Formats: sequence, structure tokens, C-alpha cells
Amino acid sequence: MPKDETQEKEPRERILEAAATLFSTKGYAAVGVREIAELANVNVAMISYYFSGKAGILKEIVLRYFDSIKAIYDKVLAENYPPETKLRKIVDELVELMKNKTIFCKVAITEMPFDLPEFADFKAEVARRHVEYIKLGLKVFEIFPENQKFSSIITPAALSLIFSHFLFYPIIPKVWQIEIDDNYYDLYSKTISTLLLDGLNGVMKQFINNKKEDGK
Amino acid sequence: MPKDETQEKEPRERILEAAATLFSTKGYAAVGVREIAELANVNVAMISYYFSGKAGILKEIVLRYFDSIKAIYDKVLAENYPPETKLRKIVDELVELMKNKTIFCKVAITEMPFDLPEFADFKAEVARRHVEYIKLGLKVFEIFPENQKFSSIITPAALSLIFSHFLFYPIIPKVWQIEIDDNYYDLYSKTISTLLLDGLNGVMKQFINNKKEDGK
Amino acid sequence: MPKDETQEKEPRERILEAAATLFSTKGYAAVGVREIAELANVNVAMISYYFSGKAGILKEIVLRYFDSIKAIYDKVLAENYPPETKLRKIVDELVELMKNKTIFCKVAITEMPFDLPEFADFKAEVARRHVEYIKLGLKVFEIFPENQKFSSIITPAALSLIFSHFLFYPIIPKVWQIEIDDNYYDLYSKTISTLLLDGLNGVMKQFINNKKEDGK
Amino acid sequence: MPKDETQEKEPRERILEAAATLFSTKGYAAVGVREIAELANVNVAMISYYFSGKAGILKEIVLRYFDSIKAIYDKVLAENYPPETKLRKIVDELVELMKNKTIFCKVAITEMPFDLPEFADFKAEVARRHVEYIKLGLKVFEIFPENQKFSSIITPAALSLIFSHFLFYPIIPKVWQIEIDDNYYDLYSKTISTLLLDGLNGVMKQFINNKKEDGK
DNA sequence: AATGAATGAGCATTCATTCAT
DNA sequence: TATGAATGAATGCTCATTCAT
Repeated sequence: MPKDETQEKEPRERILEAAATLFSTKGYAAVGVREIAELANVNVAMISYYFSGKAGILKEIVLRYFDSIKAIYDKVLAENYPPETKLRKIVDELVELMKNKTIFCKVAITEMPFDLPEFADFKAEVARRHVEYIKLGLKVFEIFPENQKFSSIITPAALSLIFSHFLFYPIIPKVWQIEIDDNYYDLYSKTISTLLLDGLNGVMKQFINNKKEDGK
Repeated sequence: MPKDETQEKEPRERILEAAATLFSTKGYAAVGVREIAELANVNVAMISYYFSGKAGILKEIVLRYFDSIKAIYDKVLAENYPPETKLRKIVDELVELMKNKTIFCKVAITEMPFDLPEFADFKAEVARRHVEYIKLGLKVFEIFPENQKFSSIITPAALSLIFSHFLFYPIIPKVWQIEIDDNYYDLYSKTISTLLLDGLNGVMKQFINNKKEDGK
Repeated sequence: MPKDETQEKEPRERILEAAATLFSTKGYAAVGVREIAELANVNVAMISYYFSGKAGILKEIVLRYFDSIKAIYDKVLAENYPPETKLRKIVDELVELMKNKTIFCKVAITEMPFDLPEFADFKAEVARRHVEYIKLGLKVFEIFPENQKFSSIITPAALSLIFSHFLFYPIIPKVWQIEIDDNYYDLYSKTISTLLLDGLNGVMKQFINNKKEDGK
Repeated sequence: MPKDETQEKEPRERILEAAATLFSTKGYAAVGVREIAELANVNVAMISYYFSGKAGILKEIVLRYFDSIKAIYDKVLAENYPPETKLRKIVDELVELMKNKTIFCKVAITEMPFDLPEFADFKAEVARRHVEYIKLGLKVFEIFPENQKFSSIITPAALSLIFSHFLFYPIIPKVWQIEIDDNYYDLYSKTISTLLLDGLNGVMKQFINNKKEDGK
């Protein structure tokens, strides 16, 4: 059968996009499969057929997100940039990713804090990946690799900073009367990188001072 | 009826705490009223009685959170501290708040991105408060009050930074083998403040440079 | 509220009877909860409320059946009848039970051969009871208690014989043009007892002859 | 197509066997077509293709069972044995059948009591066969051919007796620690025949006595 | 203030079957 | 003959809420 002109994508992909759209606005648990199926213009049973259940959709979204993150780390770390460039590149790429896959990233990030029984086993895999990327992240930041406490503060801080726009996403254009386009994302990426770099520099100085004081 | 010795608090408060605990781990939509009632050791019907529905609980949690935030702003802005001190005080107080009311704050923050139909009207009130506090926040940060774009980047960034610990909360002690106590929160507050202050300084310089370049 | 004159029994009991009726004609797996609820004139949710699921109904039916059987054994074995009288009494009582609780007994008996995953754990309890009653049964029959092979043939045979009417129940009045009343059940009980007693006598003789032949 | 070495039988037969296996353990209604297809290693659609629906499989199983029963009756009744020999031969043959086609017979027997709407029309055919065989059976037993009541008690009793082993089948080796082999089935057949013959003799005497008493 | 029964809508999932390939 | 995608109805169950007591 020739491709139907009203449905440009495969059903599987349509389900994924419909689900991501709904998950990103209402949250995973508040979205029903009927709603997804309707938006994706497929039969409800297809969701179980392709993803073996609603949970399967979220799993795929999260795994794809992780794969994208991994690809970015691999790409940037492969080159031999100086530390600052490395960090700016990472931020650029992450922002680029979130710009293109906003809803998918938003879902992956906003659903992260929740502990649903149906994802009990999946959480282990997710945690493994998290640790892996955090270690890669430390290679980028190249500070306090040995200090657990600082690391446990700075890593979430850095990630939250980078993702901050997407955490607040639909609110932002409402509160501030601005247009969000490519130029906006360029400024965003540059600003966040600067904030992070200069901020981390300040923290490093503070850390050294603390050590000196302790040593006295 | 005399106070039952096994239940030290009022039913209303017990419901609120039980709900916050469950919401914070599973998310609002994934928690059932029966679950809340069971944990709170009250009859299910009491939830509708006290809060006129499940949504009422979340509304109260969010409103209490906003009230606490407002109290902090009012308190700090009442004094005539220099800008840096003001910001450090705000961060200190916010961290203190989140330390004491972790689950309540976590619920308020993690449910913020979601748009459920049952909160359609409530969202307006929440947005109003948000704008109000952001304006107060700008008084604290005292930079770029006139620039919408920068403001729309930096405000979410600052908030995400401050809340970063709580966004990742239950994961952190698992990934890093650390003990989270009062000392930890002191270090957290200090580190985040430094990162934010030095970061914002850097951003300000970048902003001025940009203007110069544009002006050339 | 005064008892509604159109519904003479409690909802719980109504569900149980409706379910037994349907299970007995279509089989447990072929009956839906909606069908049961409709026949019992209750809301579907009440089934989960009272029995925590469809399986709970069958469990209760089976357990009640076992309790009735146990009561019969206890009652008859308490007296010091001669063997033949004991067996006739047991058969009388079992037939009486099945006459009064036909559909419940039919369900318990016809569902026995099936191994559904949802009853996996329950099967252990059922098996325990079975073994218990079979041991009690052997006390009644008082033959070949030591011979496993004979016992494994005669016990199912005796039970099948006693229940034969109910295994074929709805077919019988259709194939033979007879009226099934109290007199019929009296004749049934007497006939089955005789068949069983004389049959077992014959088997005993055969058993002894076999032993003699083996001994030669 | 040359025979695939991994699948020794035709798809149609594989479906039939897979279905019988599953029906015999879980019951017809509790088994899904996907489950059957998987076990038979065929595509789901093939079930509708070969049997025009799930019901078609059960119909074929039952019809085959009836054909086997008919063949046995025809064979034994063709010879001019004395009554007792005739009955022993019939039992021998029925047991032999059930030994070889255990699951198929078990399905036919255990599904008999159920009245599913999808078999409404088929039931008429089944009933017709039943009556036919019962009449043949009466020729074998040669007692009370004229008395409807006795006939309606003894026929189900005799059938239940013969099939008793298979009604309890998977439980038996668990409860009694015995090995079920050809010798076991020989003993089974002999024991059931004796029980039935001597039992029927006793019943006949009782019947005559009853008549005498009525006649007084 | 508190209860437990009851409701009706909704949940995710599975069903047997069909159909174009 | 065989496949895998697709359908629409039905599955058992849970939901938040209400209400008489």
C-alpha cells in the first residue's frame, strides 16, 4: 500500500510522539493510553502491540534520551579540546539536543524523580547510565574528582542549570514576553556556559580557601 | 474525644503529610486516595471531607510552599543588606526551608511543570505568584532587570540551581556514598551561593561585552 | 434503610449465588464480572470490594464446599457405625449436600481439574484438603489402606460415582424424561451406595485372588 | 515443501495437539489463540484458517472423541460375547483409548458440562450422539432397559466410573506416590470392570427386591 | 467527625478475528 | 500457505467521590 498522505510517519513513531507530547504536559501517570492512541491516530491495542504496555513507551523515550546524551559525550570527549572549550561544546550540544527533541528530553527529565513500581527493574538500568554519564561529566569539568561531597553538589547543579530552560519550558514564554528561536537558544547556551564556568571557578577558589583554613 | 496516644497529630495534618510523602516519590497522578488514607490512618471519605478532593491536597501543599517562599523574601528584603549578602541570605533560607520541608517542597517543585485539567483555574493563581516572586527575585539579583531575554534565562537557571539537590534528591545518597546532615546543607548553601554569584558576575561581563560589540 | 423487598439477600451473598449459577453453566473462565454483577444486581466494583477479584469468588465457593464436606465426614465418623452403614450415611449426606447446594458443588467439582495461574497458590491449600478428606474417606471404606495403587484407583472412582449425577446434571433431565425430586435423590443415594458397596466387595475378592496367584 | 526436520507434523495437527494440551490443563475458555499458536509454532491467523475460529478446534476434538467411542462400541458389539465379557471389553477399549489420547479425552469430558453460547448449535449434535451411545451402552449392560429412572442414574455412574482416573488425572500421581504405566492401566481397567459388574449386580438385586416390596 | 458501602466512569490490557500482502 | 499489522469489543480492575448512618 502506498504511503497515506495524511499520516507521514510509521504508527510506532506516531505513538511515541503523541505519548511524549502528552507526557510532557500532564506527566506520565496522568495520561491514558486511549488519549495517546487518539492523538497518534492508531488503535489502542497497537500500544501494547508495539511497546507491550504504556510503560514501554516511557522506557523507550528515556532510553533514546540516554543514547543521545551518550552520543554527545562520546563525540566531545573524542576531541582533545581544552577544558573550557570541552564544557562549552557539551552545553552547546545538550542545548541543541533539547532544542530538537524538547518534549522527549522534558519527559525524560521530569519523570526522573518519580519511583513507580512498574519501573522498579528499569530504574537499576537508568541509575547505571546516570552514574556512567556523571563520571564522563566529571572528566569534562575536571574539578574535585576526588571529593564526594562537592561532586554530589556540583553535578546535579550543573545538570539542573543546563536543563533549567526545559524544566520551566511552557511557563517561560508566558511570563516573559519573548520569542524562542535559534538566536534565543544560542544566547541560552552561551549564558549557561559562562554562568557554569565562572561559577565553578568561584567554587574552586572557595574550596581551596576552605582547605587552607582547615590546614592552619 | 481525647487525643489518641498512637496518633500524635490531627487527621488533617496526617493526610497532608501522607500525601506529600507519596506524591514526592510517585508523583501526584500516580497516587490514589486510598493509599493516602491508609498511610494517614484515616477513612478515605475524610480526604473529600477535609480537602474536598484529592486535588485539594496538592493545592494546599503548593500554597503552603508559596507562603513559605514569600515569607523568606519578605524577611530578607526587609533588611538593608548589600546585594551579595542578600542573595546569600535568600539561598540560606531557601535551603533551610527545603531541609525542613523536603517532601513538601519536592512535591511543589516536581509537580510544577505539569498541566492537569483539574488545576486549570488554580494554575492562574500559581502563575501570578510565580511572577510576583520572580520580580522580588530580580530585586535580589539586581541585574538585567530591563532585559527580558536575559531575565528569562537567568531566573529559571537560578531557581533550578538552588533546588538542584531536591530535584535529584533520593538518587544522590545512592550514587555518591555520602551522609546528608546539617553540615552537608551548610556546604550546599555556601557552594550554590558562590556558584550563582560568581556565575552571574561572569554573565554580567559577557552581557556588557555583547553590548559593546553590538554598539561598534 | 429498611430491607428492600425486591432484594431479599445481602449483596455479598447475591454475588456468590449469581457467580455460582453462571460458573456452573459456562465455567469460571467463560464468565465475566459484568455478567455476574448484572445477575446479582450489584455494581461491578462490588465484586472486587467484597471478594478482591473474580478469583476470590471461586475461592470462597470452593472453600465453602470443602467445609461442608469436612462437616459431613466429622459428623459421620463421630458415630460408631459399622462400615457399611458408615458408607451409606456418607453417601446420603453428600447427596443431600449436593441436592441443596447443587450449583456450588457443581462449580467446585467441575473447576477442580483446571490449573489456572491465578489459583497457583490456592491449589496447594486445596490439595492439602483433598488429601485430608481422602484419608478420612479411607477410614470409611476401610479397604486396601496399605495399597497405594488400589487406593489411587478406588478413591477417584468412589468420588466420581457419588458425584456422577452432578457431573452430567443439566443433561440428564433432557436425555431421560424424568422428574428430579426428593424421591429421585433418595433412589439415587441408595443405588449409588449399593453399587459402591457391592462393587468394592467384588474388587476386594479380586484383590485377594490376585495375591493368592502371586503367592503360588 | 519438504518436511521441516524440526517440525515432524502438519500445522493442522500441531494446532490440534497444542490446543488439547492447553485446554486439558486450563480449560477451553481460559486458553487464548495466541497461546495455542505459540505452542504449535504457527501463526495466529492459521487457527482461523484451518479451524475457522477457536471454537472449531474444540469441536474437532470432541467429534474425534465421539468417533473413537463409536468405533469401540461398533467393534465390541459386532462380536457375540456374553454380557460380562462385552462390558469388560468395552471398559478395556475405553481405557486403552484414554491411555493413548489422554488429553483429547480429558478435554472432551471436562468441557462436556459447560454450555457456551458459541456451541449452542453444536450441543444438539453432541446430545444426539450421547443418546445414541447411551442406547448402545444399555445394550452392553442389558439391565433395566425399560426403567428411565434407574437408567438415568446408572449410565452417568458407569461413565463417571470409567473416566474417573482421567477426571482426577494430574492430581493422582501427586497424592499417591505411584508410577502410571501400562501395568497400572491394566489393573485400572480390571478393577473398574469388576467394581462396575459386581456393583450393577447388587443394584439389580436391590431393584428386584424393591419391586417385590412394591408388589406386596 | 467518622464510617463502610456503593456508584459509574475510567483504567490498561487482551481478546478472537480479519485482511492485505 | 503463511505472515504481521490492525481492529473493535471485551476483559478484570481501580478510580475519586458520594451518601446514609
